[in-house]
Amino acid sequence: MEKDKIEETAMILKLLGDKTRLSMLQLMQIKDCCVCEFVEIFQLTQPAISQHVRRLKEAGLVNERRSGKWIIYSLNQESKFYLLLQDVLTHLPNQDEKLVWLEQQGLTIICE
Amino acid sequence: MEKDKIEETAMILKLLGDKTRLSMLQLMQIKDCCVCEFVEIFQLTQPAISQHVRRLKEAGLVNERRSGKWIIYSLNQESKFYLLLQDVLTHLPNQDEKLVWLEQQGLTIICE
DNA sequence: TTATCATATAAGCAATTGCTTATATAACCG
DNA sequence: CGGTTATATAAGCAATTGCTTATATGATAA
Repeated sequence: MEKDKIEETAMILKLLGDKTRLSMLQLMQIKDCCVCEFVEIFQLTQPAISQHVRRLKEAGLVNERRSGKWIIYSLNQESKFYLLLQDVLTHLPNQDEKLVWLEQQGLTIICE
Repeated sequence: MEKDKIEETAMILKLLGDKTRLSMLQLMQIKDCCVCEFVEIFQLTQPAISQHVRRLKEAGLVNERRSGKWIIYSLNQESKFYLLLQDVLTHLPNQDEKLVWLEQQGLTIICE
């Protein structure tokens, strides 16, 4: 039903309506990330980050896979909201410097 | 600063992350609307609707103009988030039937 | 096995949200 | 003028949000 589609879309937009989650999604366009990387980039506590990624995962926007003791998060290209997400992200300024900074700090390596 | 742009965008997306406001914006793409029309369409109380349009207005997404005792709301095409808004709205199902229904009920006329 | 590291989960809390009811404002109409 | 109509604003409230600290889980490494 169309009404449901609108409600679902509103739910997704509400999820995107948080600066941390929005940035996370944009970063995952460039590179799959783990929680510890997000912790460094956003300077938030680990539980705060975990709670954000959980919400993205529950909405089906991201996938998780385990790699040793790390859990790597990535955009779920099969999500029915993937196109919406991509469209929204084109309206954000580039954030590559965050990943460059992470690498310069030698923190990217934490998760490899 | 880029950080601000991301925060601003997140704020706008949070505003769009409500089914009522999201639908309102889509309807205003087709036709400028007044509060009493939204009240009929969404079956919400007048204060509830007024509070939603106020938030859209405060964010600069909509303009208001008075026409007699009615206040007509319309999309603000000068908003710096107008393009984002348009992009988002392309992902919604068509809602023209709501306006058709309004007309059939003779309720469009309330505000003319 | 035990210690450690990465992450998840739980509980608590202040701030925000989306509504409600009640009241105020402002334009129109007889 | 006084009454009605359209809308705004205020105050209150339950639900949700985004964090916090504390603790649990699960894989790795010694």
